Amino acid sequence: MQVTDAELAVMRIIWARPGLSAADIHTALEGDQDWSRQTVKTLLARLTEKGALKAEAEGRKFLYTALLDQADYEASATQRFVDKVYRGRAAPLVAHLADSKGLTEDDIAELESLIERLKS
Amino acid sequence: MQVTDAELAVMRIIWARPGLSAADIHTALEGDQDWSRQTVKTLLARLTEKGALKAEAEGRKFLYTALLDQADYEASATQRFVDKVYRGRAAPLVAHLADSKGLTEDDIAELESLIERLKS
DNA sequence: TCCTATTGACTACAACTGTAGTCGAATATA
DNA sequence: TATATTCGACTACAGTTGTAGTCAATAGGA
Repeated sequence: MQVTDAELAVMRIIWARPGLSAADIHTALEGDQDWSRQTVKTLLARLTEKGALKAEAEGRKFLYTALLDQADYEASATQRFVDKVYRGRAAPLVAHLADSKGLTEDDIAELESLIERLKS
Repeated sequence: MQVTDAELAVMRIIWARPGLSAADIHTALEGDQDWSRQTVKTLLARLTEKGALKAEAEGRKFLYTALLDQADYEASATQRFVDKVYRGRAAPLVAHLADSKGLTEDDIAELESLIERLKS
């Protein structure tokens, strides 16, 4: 499933804390994304319509929960990205990450153990 | 610099072989992207306008060369992607790649030596 | 009970994208 | 030379995306 950048920001809030109302989500996004309430509502409607979210009525409002699994989404988004930019080759991607200093000490340690696992 | 998906397909042709004409690029894209000649021309015009390409007249046509550096583009696109999907954390990205079997033996070996370099 | 704030539903709208079509000029071909 | 082809310039147009506004119903407070 495809999710736009703005929609993704909303999904991340809901992945982190399922069952929030539109108002809660609007509040949770503040600072990061200073959208009007209406903008958040539009994004929620679009996500619900495309089946990424489920809206359950609670009194006069809705509580939102993800139907799209976070790990599944990340995996497929990553695959699409790697295919698009690197023709499917993952190594140059990691090389770029390394160059850009986007990796912390912890990341490097984590990668190292990941590599160990992969070798077996 | 931002480049759309369709534009990126064109850039990749030009990165691989600088100095092609619009017709050459159209031909090079065949099979992969079956666009009309006009579509390719539009993409070239948009890329030229945004400064990703340079068009040099040769007779009645133009030969296109990249101004946007491939490595620079890949690095920034990757950074944007990681920020957007993983909040800047690279390790989970690589974990996903690993799970999806997107990594070949060679990739893993390459990553290993990359990690070695990073540790120093 | 009357006003106010909040909610969801519906509508808006410009910029960006994908995907071309048209047209006049130049060139190649018959 | 008459015609078909090709080129670049300009135009088109629907779908997507970001970003909201309006409106009617409702709930909560004075």
